[in-house]
Amino acid sequence: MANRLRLVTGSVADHIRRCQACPLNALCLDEAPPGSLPPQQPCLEQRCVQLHGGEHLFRVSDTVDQQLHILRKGDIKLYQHGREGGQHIIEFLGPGAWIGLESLNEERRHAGAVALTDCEIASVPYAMLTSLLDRQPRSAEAFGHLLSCTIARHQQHAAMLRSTSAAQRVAQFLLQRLEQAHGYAKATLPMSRQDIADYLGLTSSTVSRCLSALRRRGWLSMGQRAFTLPGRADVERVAAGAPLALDDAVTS
Amino acid sequence: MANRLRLVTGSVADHIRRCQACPLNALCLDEAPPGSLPPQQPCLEQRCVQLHGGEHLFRVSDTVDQQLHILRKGDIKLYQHGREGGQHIIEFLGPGAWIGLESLNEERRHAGAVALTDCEIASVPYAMLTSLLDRQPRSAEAFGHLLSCTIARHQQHAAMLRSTSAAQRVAQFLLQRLEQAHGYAKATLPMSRQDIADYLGLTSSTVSRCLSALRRRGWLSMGQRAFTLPGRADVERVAAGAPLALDDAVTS
DNA sequence: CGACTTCTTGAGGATATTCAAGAATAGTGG
DNA sequence: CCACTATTCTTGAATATCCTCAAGAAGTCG
Repeated sequence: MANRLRLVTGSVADHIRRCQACPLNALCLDEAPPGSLPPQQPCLEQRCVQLHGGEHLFRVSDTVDQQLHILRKGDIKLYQHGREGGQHIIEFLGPGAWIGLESLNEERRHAGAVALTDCEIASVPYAMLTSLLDRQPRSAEAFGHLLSCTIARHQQHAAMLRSTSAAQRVAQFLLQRLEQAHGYAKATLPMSRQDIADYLGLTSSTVSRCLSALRRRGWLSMGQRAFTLPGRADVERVAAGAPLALDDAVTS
Repeated sequence: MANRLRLVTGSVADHIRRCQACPLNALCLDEAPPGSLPPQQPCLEQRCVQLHGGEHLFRVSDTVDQQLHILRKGDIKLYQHGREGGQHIIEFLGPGAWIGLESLNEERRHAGAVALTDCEIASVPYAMLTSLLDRQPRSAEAFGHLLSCTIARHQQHAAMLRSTSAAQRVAQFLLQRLEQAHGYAKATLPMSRQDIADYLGLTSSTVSRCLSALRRRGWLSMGQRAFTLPGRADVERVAAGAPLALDDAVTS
Protein backbone atom coordinates (compact mmCIF):
# COMPACT_ATOMS: atom_id res chain seq x y z
CA MET A 1 0.00 0.00 0.00
CA ALA A 2 1.76 3.08 -1.23
CA ASN A 3 -0.37 5.72 0.37
CA ARG A 4 1.47 8.94 0.54
CA LEU A 5 0.87 12.59 0.98
CA ARG A 6 3.03 15.26 -0.47
CA LEU A 7 4.56 17.66 1.98
CA VAL A 8 4.05 20.97 0.33
CA THR A 9 5.95 24.19 0.47
CA GLY A 10 4.11 26.53 -1.86
CA SER A 11 0.47 27.38 -2.30
CA VAL A 12 -1.94 25.43 -4.41
CA ALA A 13 -2.79 26.63 -7.87
CA ASP A 14 -6.50 26.57 -8.43
CA HIS A 15 -6.80 27.35 -12.08
CA ILE A 16 -7.02 23.68 -12.92
CA ARG A 17 -9.98 21.99 -14.50
CA ARG A 18 -11.77 19.43 -12.39
CA CYS A 19 -14.21 16.71 -13.19
CA GLN A 20 -17.58 17.79 -11.96
CA ALA A 21 -19.07 14.54 -10.82
CA CYS A 22 -16.10 13.33 -8.82
CA PRO A 23 -16.40 13.33 -5.03
CA LEU A 24 -12.79 14.36 -4.98
CA ASN A 25 -13.21 17.25 -7.33
CA ALA A 26 -11.42 19.56 -4.96
CA LEU A 27 -8.42 17.27 -5.06
CA CYS A 28 -8.50 15.64 -8.45
CA LEU A 29 -6.21 18.09 -10.14
CA ASP A 30 -5.34 16.56 -13.47
CA GLU A 31 -4.34 19.31 -15.77
CA ALA A 32 -6.60 19.44 -18.77
CA PRO A 33 -5.50 21.03 -22.02
CA PRO A 34 -6.74 24.60 -22.08
CA GLY A 35 -10.06 24.92 -23.82
CA SER A 36 -11.05 21.32 -23.37
CA LEU A 37 -14.06 20.31 -21.37
CA PRO A 38 -13.58 18.84 -17.93
CA PRO A 39 -13.87 15.07 -17.95
CA GLN A 40 -17.45 14.00 -17.44
CA GLN A 41 -17.02 10.60 -15.92
CA PRO A 42 -15.74 10.46 -12.36
CA CYS A 43 -12.25 9.12 -11.99
CA LEU A 44 -13.28 7.34 -8.82
CA GLU A 45 -16.36 5.28 -8.28
CA GLN A 46 -18.71 7.19 -6.09
CA ARG A 47 -20.27 5.59 -3.08
CA CYS A 48 -22.91 7.80 -1.61
CA VAL A 49 -24.69 7.68 1.70
CA GLN A 50 -28.05 9.32 2.27
CA LEU A 51 -28.74 10.63 5.73
CA HIS A 52 -31.93 12.08 7.13
CA GLY A 53 -31.92 14.95 9.58
CA GLY A 54 -31.01 13.70 13.04
CA GLU A 55 -29.24 10.56 11.87
CA HIS A 56 -25.64 9.90 12.80
CA LEU A 57 -22.81 9.41 10.35
CA PHE A 58 -20.73 8.19 13.25
CA ARG A 59 -20.71 8.50 17.01
CA VAL A 60 -18.07 9.18 19.62
CA SER A 61 -15.99 6.05 20.28
CA ASP A 62 -17.02 4.36 17.02
CA THR A 63 -14.16 2.58 15.36
CA VAL A 64 -12.82 4.56 12.43
CA ASP A 65 -13.92 2.87 9.24
CA GLN A 66 -10.95 3.65 7.02
CA GLN A 67 -12.88 6.14 4.97
CA LEU A 68 -13.08 9.83 4.53
CA HIS A 69 -16.38 11.51 3.79
CA ILE A 70 -17.25 14.48 1.69
CA LEU A 71 -20.46 16.35 2.30
CA ARG A 72 -22.18 16.93 -1.06
CA LYS A 73 -25.54 18.18 0.21
CA GLY A 74 -26.92 19.20 3.56
CA ASP A 75 -25.44 20.23 6.90
CA ILE A 76 -23.62 18.25 9.54
CA LYS A 77 -22.56 19.09 13.05
CA LEU A 78 -19.46 17.68 14.71
CA TYR A 79 -19.73 17.41 18.47
CA GLN A 80 -18.08 16.06 21.57
CA HIS A 81 -19.65 15.16 24.87
CA GLY A 82 -19.20 17.93 27.37
CA ARG A 83 -19.26 17.39 31.08
CA GLU A 84 -22.67 17.33 32.72
CA GLY A 85 -24.44 15.83 29.76
CA GLY A 86 -24.24 18.88 27.55
CA GLN A 87 -22.56 18.57 24.20
CA HIS A 88 -19.84 20.78 22.80
CA ILE A 89 -20.16 21.58 19.15
CA ILE A 90 -16.82 21.44 17.41
CA GLU A 91 -17.89 22.62 14.02
CA PHE A 92 -20.75 23.00 11.59
CA LEU A 93 -20.02 21.59 8.17
CA GLY A 94 -21.72 22.48 4.90
CA PRO A 95 -21.62 21.21 1.32
CA GLY A 96 -18.10 20.58 0.10
CA ALA A 97 -16.65 19.94 3.53
CA TRP A 98 -14.50 16.94 4.37
CA ILE A 99 -15.44 14.80 7.32
CA GLY A 100 -13.04 12.61 9.23
CA LEU A 101 -9.77 14.47 8.81
CA GLU A 102 -9.42 14.66 12.57
CA SER A 103 -9.47 10.87 12.91
CA LEU A 104 -6.93 10.03 10.24
CA ASN A 105 -4.58 8.12 12.47
CA GLU A 106 -6.92 7.26 15.26
CA GLU A 107 -8.54 3.99 16.07
CA ARG A 108 -11.73 5.47 17.46
CA ARG A 109 -13.66 8.65 16.81
CA HIS A 110 -13.31 11.30 19.43
CA ALA A 111 -16.19 13.22 17.91
CA GLY A 112 -19.65 12.42 16.65
CA ALA A 113 -21.24 13.60 13.40
CA VAL A 114 -25.00 14.17 13.07
CA ALA A 115 -26.99 15.33 10.10
CA LEU A 116 -28.83 18.58 10.75
CA THR A 117 -30.75 18.34 7.51
CA ASP A 118 -31.09 15.60 4.91
CA CYS A 119 -27.61 14.90 3.63
CA GLU A 120 -25.84 13.30 0.74
CA ILE A 121 -22.39 12.11 1.65
CA ALA A 122 -19.71 10.65 -0.61
CA SER A 123 -17.41 8.12 1.02
CA VAL A 124 -13.85 7.67 -0.07
CA PRO A 125 -11.81 4.74 1.25
CA TYR A 126 -8.31 5.69 2.36
CA ALA A 127 -6.86 3.33 -0.22
CA MET A 128 -8.63 5.10 -3.04
CA LEU A 129 -7.58 8.53 -1.88
CA THR A 130 -3.99 7.56 -1.37
CA SER A 131 -3.69 6.01 -4.77
CA LEU A 132 -4.88 9.33 -6.16
CA LEU A 133 -2.35 11.18 -4.05
CA ASP A 134 0.34 8.92 -5.43
CA ARG A 135 -0.65 9.55 -9.00
CA GLN A 136 -1.02 13.28 -8.72
CA PRO A 137 1.46 15.31 -6.74
CA ARG A 138 -0.78 18.37 -7.03
CA SER A 139 -3.58 16.51 -5.30
CA ALA A 140 -1.28 15.68 -2.45
CA GLU A 141 -0.45 19.37 -2.14
CA ALA A 142 -4.12 20.19 -1.99
CA PHE A 143 -4.70 17.56 0.65
CA GLY A 144 -1.94 18.93 2.83
CA HIS A 145 -3.49 22.34 2.43
CA LEU A 146 -6.79 20.89 3.61
CA LEU A 147 -5.23 19.71 6.87
CA SER A 148 -3.60 23.08 7.42
CA CYS A 149 -6.91 24.86 6.86
CA THR A 150 -8.59 22.62 9.40
CA ILE A 151 -6.11 23.70 12.04
CA ALA A 152 -6.59 27.32 11.05
CA ARG A 153 -10.36 26.99 11.37
CA HIS A 154 -10.01 25.66 14.89
CA GLN A 155 -7.81 28.58 15.82
CA GLN A 156 -10.41 30.97 14.46
CA HIS A 157 -13.06 29.22 16.53
CA ALA A 158 -10.93 29.54 19.63
CA ALA A 159 -10.56 33.24 18.96
CA MET A 160 -14.33 33.55 18.75
CA LEU A 161 -14.74 31.80 22.09
CA ARG A 162 -12.44 34.32 23.74
CA SER A 163 -14.40 37.32 22.57
CA THR A 164 -15.74 38.64 25.82
CA SER A 165 -19.12 39.87 24.68
CA ALA A 166 -21.96 37.56 23.74
CA ALA A 167 -23.18 39.91 21.02
CA GLN A 168 -19.68 39.88 19.58
CA ARG A 169 -19.65 36.11 19.33
CA VAL A 170 -23.08 35.88 17.78
CA ALA A 171 -22.22 38.56 15.24
CA GLN A 172 -19.01 36.76 14.34
CA PHE A 173 -20.94 33.54 13.98
CA LEU A 174 -23.43 35.08 11.57
CA LEU A 175 -20.65 36.59 9.48
CA GLN A 176 -18.87 33.25 9.44
CA ARG A 177 -21.99 31.52 8.16
CA LEU A 178 -22.31 34.12 5.43
CA GLU A 179 -18.69 33.72 4.48
CA GLN A 180 -19.02 29.97 4.19
CA ALA A 181 -21.91 30.37 1.78
CA HIS A 182 -19.36 32.24 -0.26
CA GLY A 183 -20.51 35.06 -2.39
CA TYR A 184 -24.11 34.87 -1.36
CA ALA A 185 -25.80 37.46 0.81
CA LYS A 186 -27.98 34.75 2.30
CA ALA A 187 -27.02 31.93 4.63
CA THR A 188 -28.86 29.36 6.70
CA LEU A 189 -29.06 28.37 10.35
CA PRO A 190 -30.02 24.69 10.15
CA MET A 191 -28.94 24.09 13.74
CA SER A 192 -30.89 24.77 16.92
CA ARG A 193 -30.26 27.73 19.19
CA GLN A 194 -28.92 25.29 21.71
CA ASP A 195 -26.36 24.10 19.16
CA ILE A 196 -25.29 27.65 18.41
CA ALA A 197 -25.02 28.29 22.12
CA ASP A 198 -22.87 25.19 22.62
CA TYR A 199 -20.71 26.27 19.73
CA LEU A 200 -20.21 29.78 21.10
CA GLY A 201 -19.97 28.94 24.78
CA LEU A 202 -23.22 30.71 25.66
CA THR A 203 -26.75 29.71 26.62
CA SER A 204 -29.61 29.47 24.16
CA SER A 205 -31.37 32.31 25.96
CA THR A 206 -28.47 34.63 25.36
CA VAL A 207 -28.19 33.64 21.70
CA SER A 208 -31.88 34.34 21.29
CA ARG A 209 -31.54 37.71 22.96
CA CYS A 210 -28.64 38.72 20.74
CA LEU A 211 -30.46 37.70 17.58
CA SER A 212 -33.53 39.60 18.71
CA ALA A 213 -31.46 42.67 19.43
CA LEU A 214 -29.95 42.56 15.94
CA ARG A 215 -33.38 42.03 14.40
CA ARG A 216 -34.87 44.93 16.36
CA ARG A 217 -32.24 47.18 14.87
CA GLY A 218 -33.02 45.93 11.38
CA TRP A 219 -29.49 44.62 10.90
CA LEU A 220 -30.62 41.02 10.70
CA SER A 221 -33.51 39.60 8.73
CA MET A 222 -34.53 36.02 9.41
CA GLY A 223 -36.87 33.69 7.57
CA GLN A 224 -37.55 30.11 8.58
CA ARG A 225 -34.00 28.97 8.28
CA ALA A 226 -32.30 31.51 6.06
CA PHE A 227 -31.13 34.94 7.08
CA THR A 228 -29.59 38.04 5.53
CA LEU A 229 -27.73 40.95 7.03
CA PRO A 230 -29.14 44.26 5.73
CA GLY A 231 -26.92 46.07 8.20
CA ARG A 232 -23.81 44.06 7.52
CA ALA A 233 -21.46 46.95 8.24
CA ASP A 234 -23.10 47.42 11.62
CA VAL A 235 -22.91 43.71 12.39
CA GLU A 236 -19.24 43.78 11.53
CA ARG A 237 -18.80 46.63 13.98
CA VAL A 238 -20.48 44.54 16.67
CA ALA A 239 -18.27 41.58 15.77
CA ALA A 240 -15.25 43.83 16.22
CA GLY A 241 -16.36 44.76 19.72
CA ALA A 242 -18.87 47.60 19.38
CA PRO A 243 -21.32 47.52 22.28
CA LEU A 244 -24.86 46.28 21.69
CA ALA A 245 -27.50 46.74 24.34
CA LEU A 246 -29.61 43.60 24.49
CA ASP A 247 -32.77 44.69 26.27
CA ASP A 248 -32.76 48.18 24.89
CA ALA A 249 -35.29 49.80 22.57
CA VAL A 250 -34.05 51.09 19.23
CA THR A 251 -32.65 54.57 19.65
CA SER A 252 -31.31 55.67 16.27
CA MET B 1 11.85 16.68 -4.53
CA ALA B 2 10.20 13.51 -3.35
CA ASN B 3 8.70 14.74 -0.14
CA ARG B 4 5.87 12.53 0.90
CA LEU B 5 3.87 11.65 3.92
CA ARG B 6 2.30 8.34 4.53
CA LEU B 7 -1.41 8.36 5.06
CA VAL B 8 -1.87 6.07 7.97
CA THR B 9 -4.68 3.83 8.99
CA GLY B 10 -3.55 2.13 12.18
CA SER B 11 -1.90 3.41 15.33
CA VAL B 12 1.79 3.93 15.75
CA ALA B 13 3.85 1.32 17.52
CA ASP B 14 6.11 2.91 20.07
CA HIS B 15 8.26 0.02 21.17
CA ILE B 16 10.93 1.02 18.71
CA ARG B 17 14.39 2.13 19.63
CA ARG B 18 15.28 5.67 18.78
CA CYS B 19 18.55 7.48 18.52
CA GLN B 20 18.83 9.79 21.47
CA ALA B 21 20.64 12.73 19.99
CA CYS B 22 18.49 13.09 16.91
CA PRO B 23 16.13 16.06 16.76
CA LEU B 24 13.71 13.75 15.06
CA ASN B 25 13.86 11.06 17.68
CA ALA B 26 10.12 10.95 17.93
CA LEU B 27 9.95 10.19 14.24
CA CYS B 28 13.14 8.37 13.42
CA LEU B 29 11.73 4.90 13.81
CA ASP B 30 14.37 2.59 12.41
CA GLU B 31 13.86 -0.76 13.97
CA ALA B 32 16.93 -1.84 15.85
CA PRO B 33 17.64 -5.50 16.54
CA PRO B 34 16.32 -6.33 20.01
CA GLY B 35 18.99 -5.99 22.65
CA SER B 36 21.17 -3.66 20.63
CA LEU B 37 21.93 -0.16 21.81
CA PRO B 38 20.20 2.74 20.12
CA PRO B 39 22.44 4.39 17.56
CA GLN B 40 24.53 7.09 19.16
CA GLN B 41 25.19 9.35 16.22
CA PRO B 42 22.27 11.40 14.95
CA CYS B 43 20.99 10.34 11.55
CA LEU B 44 20.41 13.97 10.65
CA GLU B 45 22.74 16.83 11.19
CA GLN B 46 21.41 18.93 13.99
CA ARG B 47 21.04 22.65 13.60
CA CYS B 48 20.18 24.25 16.88
CA VAL B 49 18.95 27.71 17.71
CA GLN B 50 19.34 29.25 21.14
CA LEU B 51 16.66 31.66 22.23
CA HIS B 52 16.54 33.82 25.34
CA GLY B 53 13.31 34.48 27.19
CA GLY B 54 11.25 37.06 25.33
CA GLU B 55 12.90 36.52 21.95
CA HIS B 56 10.83 35.55 18.93
CA LEU B 57 11.30 32.43 16.88
CA PHE B 58 8.99 33.97 14.31
CA ARG B 59 6.31 36.61 14.18
CA VAL B 60 2.89 36.87 12.62
CA SER B 61 3.15 37.51 8.86
CA ASP B 62 6.74 36.31 8.65
CA THR B 63 7.39 34.27 5.55
CA VAL B 64 7.57 30.59 6.36
CA ASP B 65 11.19 29.52 6.16
CA GLN B 66 10.73 25.95 4.92
CA GLN B 67 11.70 24.48 8.26
CA LEU B 68 10.01 22.75 11.13
CA HIS B 69 11.24 23.29 14.65
CA ILE B 70 11.42 20.99 17.60
CA LEU B 71 11.61 22.40 21.10
CA ARG B 72 14.37 20.59 22.99
CA LYS B 73 14.51 22.79 26.08
CA GLY B 74 12.40 25.61 27.44
CA ASP B 75 8.89 26.89 26.86
CA ILE B 76 7.33 28.69 23.94
CA LYS B 77 4.00 30.40 23.50
CA LEU B 78 2.14 30.54 20.22
CA TYR B 79 -0.06 33.58 19.85
CA GLN B 80 -2.20 35.55 17.45
CA HIS B 81 -3.13 39.20 17.54
CA GLY B 82 -6.56 39.70 19.00
CA ARG B 83 -8.70 42.70 18.30
CA GLU B 84 -8.04 45.79 20.38
CA GLY B 85 -4.34 45.15 20.82
CA GLY B 86 -4.66 42.14 23.09
CA GLN B 87 -3.09 38.88 22.04
CA HIS B 88 -4.74 35.51 21.95
CA ILE B 89 -2.61 32.63 23.12
CA ILE B 90 -3.08 29.62 20.91
CA GLU B 91 -0.94 27.19 22.80
CA PHE B 92 1.90 26.76 25.27
CA LEU B 93 4.58 24.39 24.07
CA GLY B 94 7.10 22.52 26.17
CA PRO B 95 10.13 20.30 25.52
CA GLY B 96 9.53 17.79 22.76
CA ALA B 97 6.87 19.83 21.00
CA TRP B 98 6.91 20.51 17.29
CA ILE B 99 6.61 24.08 16.07
CA GLY B 100 5.35 25.11 12.67
CA LEU B 101 2.96 22.28 11.84
CA GLU B 102 0.18 24.79 11.41
CA SER B 103 2.06 26.62 8.64
CA LEU B 104 3.03 23.62 6.54
CA ASN B 105 1.40 24.78 3.37
CA GLU B 106 1.20 28.45 4.08
CA GLU B 107 3.30 31.23 2.71
CA ARG B 108 3.17 33.36 5.81
CA ARG B 109 2.83 32.63 9.51
CA HIS B 110 -0.55 33.34 10.96
CA ALA B 111 0.83 32.95 14.45
CA GLY B 112 3.86 34.20 16.35
CA ALA B 113 6.17 32.16 18.58
CA VAL B 114 7.96 33.69 21.58
CA ALA B 115 10.29 32.08 24.06
CA LEU B 116 8.96 32.23 27.62
CA THR B 117 12.23 30.95 29.04
CA ASP B 118 15.63 30.28 27.53
CA CYS B 119 15.11 27.76 24.78
CA GLU B 120 17.03 25.33 22.67
CA ILE B 121 15.35 24.66 19.37
CA ALA B 122 16.31 22.16 16.69
CA SER B 123 15.47 23.17 13.14
CA VAL B 124 14.67 20.63 10.47
CA PRO B 125 14.38 21.70 6.85
CA TYR B 126 11.37 20.28 5.07
CA ALA B 127 13.66 18.57 2.59
CA MET B 128 15.44 16.70 5.34
CA LEU B 129 12.25 15.61 7.01
CA THR B 130 10.63 14.48 3.81
CA SER B 131 13.59 12.42 2.79
CA LEU B 132 13.28 10.69 6.15
CA LEU B 133 9.58 10.16 5.58
CA ASP B 134 10.40 8.62 2.22
CA ARG B 135 12.93 6.25 3.68
CA GLN B 136 10.87 5.13 6.66
CA PRO B 137 7.18 4.45 6.28
CA ARG B 138 6.81 4.19 10.06
CA SER B 139 8.10 7.73 10.41
CA ALA B 140 5.49 8.92 8.00
CA GLU B 141 2.86 7.24 10.12
CA ALA B 142 4.15 8.97 13.19
CA PHE B 143 4.14 12.31 11.41
CA GLY B 144 0.55 11.88 10.35
CA HIS B 145 -0.29 11.04 13.94
CA LEU B 146 1.38 14.28 15.00
CA LEU B 147 -0.93 16.31 12.78
CA SER B 148 -3.95 14.49 14.09
CA CYS B 149 -2.91 15.14 17.67
CA THR B 150 -2.52 18.83 16.93
CA ILE B 151 -6.12 19.00 15.81
CA ALA B 152 -7.22 17.06 18.88
CA ARG B 153 -5.35 19.48 21.15
CA HIS B 154 -7.12 22.42 19.61
CA GLN B 155 -10.45 20.75 20.18
CA GLN B 156 -9.56 20.21 23.81
CA HIS B 157 -8.65 23.87 24.12
CA ALA B 158 -11.96 24.88 22.60
CA ALA B 159 -13.74 22.68 25.13
CA MET B 160 -11.90 24.45 27.92
CA LEU B 161 -12.95 27.86 26.59
CA ARG B 162 -16.58 26.81 26.70
CA SER B 163 -16.50 25.83 30.34
CA THR B 164 -18.73 28.41 31.87
CA SER B 165 -16.97 28.95 35.17
CA ALA B 166 -13.65 30.71 35.52
CA ALA B 167 -12.56 28.38 38.32
CA GLN B 168 -13.33 25.45 36.08
CA ARG B 169 -11.09 26.74 33.32
CA VAL B 170 -8.22 27.49 35.65
CA ALA B 171 -8.47 24.08 37.26
CA GLN B 172 -8.48 22.41 33.87
CA PHE B 173 -5.47 24.45 32.87
CA LEU B 174 -3.49 23.36 35.92
CA LEU B 175 -4.38 19.72 35.32
CA GLN B 176 -3.37 20.07 31.69
CA ARG B 177 0.01 21.45 32.68
CA LEU B 178 0.52 18.55 35.05
CA GLU B 179 -0.47 16.09 32.38
CA GLN B 180 1.98 17.53 29.90
CA ALA B 181 4.80 17.11 32.39
CA HIS B 182 3.79 13.49 32.19
CA GLY B 183 4.18 11.40 35.25
CA TYR B 184 5.45 14.15 37.46
CA ALA B 185 3.44 15.63 40.28
CA LYS B 186 5.07 18.99 39.64
CA ALA B 187 4.63 21.35 36.71
CA THR B 188 5.64 24.90 35.91
CA LEU B 189 3.90 28.11 34.96
CA PRO B 190 6.57 29.94 32.96
CA MET B 191 4.00 32.27 31.44
CA SER B 192 2.52 35.43 32.94
CA ARG B 193 -0.95 35.60 34.46
CA GLN B 194 -1.92 37.74 31.52
CA ASP B 195 -0.86 34.96 29.17
CA ILE B 196 -2.89 32.40 31.10
CA ALA B 197 -5.84 34.78 31.02
CA ASP B 198 -5.52 35.24 27.25
CA TYR B 199 -5.32 31.50 26.85
CA LEU B 200 -8.44 30.87 28.92
CA GLY B 201 -10.49 33.83 27.80
CA LEU B 202 -10.40 35.53 31.21
CA THR B 203 -8.67 38.50 32.78
CA SER B 204 -5.49 38.28 34.78
CA SER B 205 -7.37 39.43 37.87
CA THR B 206 -9.75 36.52 37.66
CA VAL B 207 -6.95 34.04 37.10
CA SER B 208 -5.20 35.41 40.16
CA ARG B 209 -8.35 35.14 42.23
CA CYS B 210 -8.93 31.55 41.20
CA LEU B 211 -5.37 30.55 42.00
CA SER B 212 -5.63 32.28 45.38
CA ALA B 213 -8.89 30.49 46.12
CA LEU B 214 -7.28 27.13 45.35
CA ARG B 215 -4.25 28.01 47.47
CA ARG B 216 -6.41 29.10 50.39
CA ARG B 217 -8.02 25.70 50.36
CA GLY B 218 -4.63 24.01 50.36
CA TRP B 219 -5.36 22.28 47.06
CA LEU B 220 -2.65 24.19 45.21
CA SER B 221 0.90 24.80 46.32
CA MET B 222 2.97 27.28 44.36
CA GLY B 223 6.65 28.09 44.43
CA GLN B 224 8.32 30.65 42.19
CA ARG B 225 7.41 28.96 38.96
CA ALA B 226 6.58 25.38 39.87
CA PHE B 227 3.39 24.15 41.47
CA THR B 228 1.92 20.96 42.84
CA LEU B 229 -1.65 19.91 43.54
CA PRO B 230 -1.92 18.38 47.03
CA GLY B 231 -5.69 18.31 46.59
CA ARG B 232 -5.68 16.97 43.08
CA ALA B 233 -8.97 15.11 43.52
CA ASP B 234 -10.63 18.34 44.65
CA VAL B 235 -9.13 20.27 41.76
CA GLU B 236 -10.47 17.65 39.39
CA ARG B 237 -13.89 18.12 40.92
CA VAL B 238 -13.65 21.85 40.28
CA ALA B 239 -12.51 21.18 36.72
CA ALA B 240 -15.59 19.01 36.27
CA GLY B 241 -17.86 21.84 37.36
CA ALA B 242 -17.96 21.80 41.14
CA PRO B 243 -18.59 25.31 42.48
CA LEU B 244 -15.72 27.25 44.02
CA ALA B 245 -16.38 30.45 45.91
CA LEU B 246 -13.67 32.93 45.03
CA ASP B 247 -13.83 35.51 47.80
CA ASP B 248 -14.91 33.11 50.49
CA ALA B 249 -13.05 32.05 53.61
CA VAL B 250 -12.24 28.38 54.03
CA THR B 251 -15.18 26.59 55.53
CA SER B 252 -14.33 22.90 55.72
C1' DC C 1 19.55 48.88 46.56
C1' DG C 2 16.12 51.16 43.58
C1' DA C 3 13.09 51.31 39.57
C1' DC C 4 10.33 48.56 37.05
C1' DT C 5 7.03 45.17 36.06
C1' DT C 6 3.91 41.73 37.52
C1' DC C 7 0.83 39.95 40.85
C1' DT C 8 -2.76 40.24 44.39
C1' DT C 9 -6.83 41.93 46.35
C1' DG C 10 -10.89 45.20 47.02
C1' DA C 11 -15.26 47.47 45.73
C1' DG C 12 -18.61 48.61 42.36
C1' DG C 13 -20.86 47.90 38.10
C1' DA C 14 -21.92 45.54 33.81
C1' DT C 15 -23.16 41.25 31.65
C1' DA C 16 -24.61 36.58 31.13
C1' DT C 17 -27.03 32.95 33.51
C1' DT C 18 -30.84 30.83 35.81
C1' DC C 19 -35.53 29.88 36.27
C1' DA C 20 -39.80 30.21 34.43
C1' DA C 21 -43.79 31.05 31.55
C1' DG C 22 -45.87 32.12 27.20
C1' DA C 23 -45.40 32.07 21.91
C1' DA C 24 -44.07 29.96 17.80
C1' DT C 25 -42.82 26.03 15.22
C1' DA C 26 -42.61 21.23 13.77
C1' DG C 27 -44.31 16.68 13.65
C1' DT C 28 -48.17 13.24 14.04
C1' DG C 29 -52.27 11.10 13.19
C1' DG C 30 -56.91 11.46 12.15
C1' DC D 1 -56.34 19.61 5.64
C1' DC D 2 -56.66 20.37 10.31
C1' DA D 3 -56.23 19.67 15.06
C1' DC D 4 -53.21 18.17 18.77
C1' DT D 5 -48.90 17.44 21.06
C1' DA D 6 -44.14 18.08 21.75
C1' DT D 7 -40.37 20.61 21.07
C1' DT D 8 -38.05 24.74 20.38
C1' DC D 9 -37.82 29.62 20.67
C1' DT D 10 -38.52 34.12 22.88
C1' DT D 11 -38.79 37.12 26.63
C1' DG D 12 -38.91 38.73 31.67
C1' DA D 13 -37.02 39.36 36.38
C1' DA D 14 -33.67 38.16 39.80
C1' DT D 15 -29.27 36.38 40.84
C1' DA D 16 -24.49 35.17 40.35
C1' DT D 17 -20.40 35.79 37.97
C1' DC D 18 -16.88 38.15 35.88
C1' DC D 19 -14.89 42.55 34.50
C1' DT D 20 -13.23 47.30 35.27
C1' DC D 21 -10.61 50.34 37.82
C1' DA D 22 -7.43 51.05 41.24
C1' DA D 23 -3.98 50.73 44.81
C1' DG D 24 -0.79 48.20 47.44
C1' DA D 25 2.39 44.00 47.68
C1' DA D 26 5.61 41.08 45.78
C1' DG D 27 8.87 39.90 42.64
C1' DT D 28 12.54 40.90 38.92
C1' DC D 29 16.42 43.07 36.86
C1' DG D 30 19.88 46.22 36.29
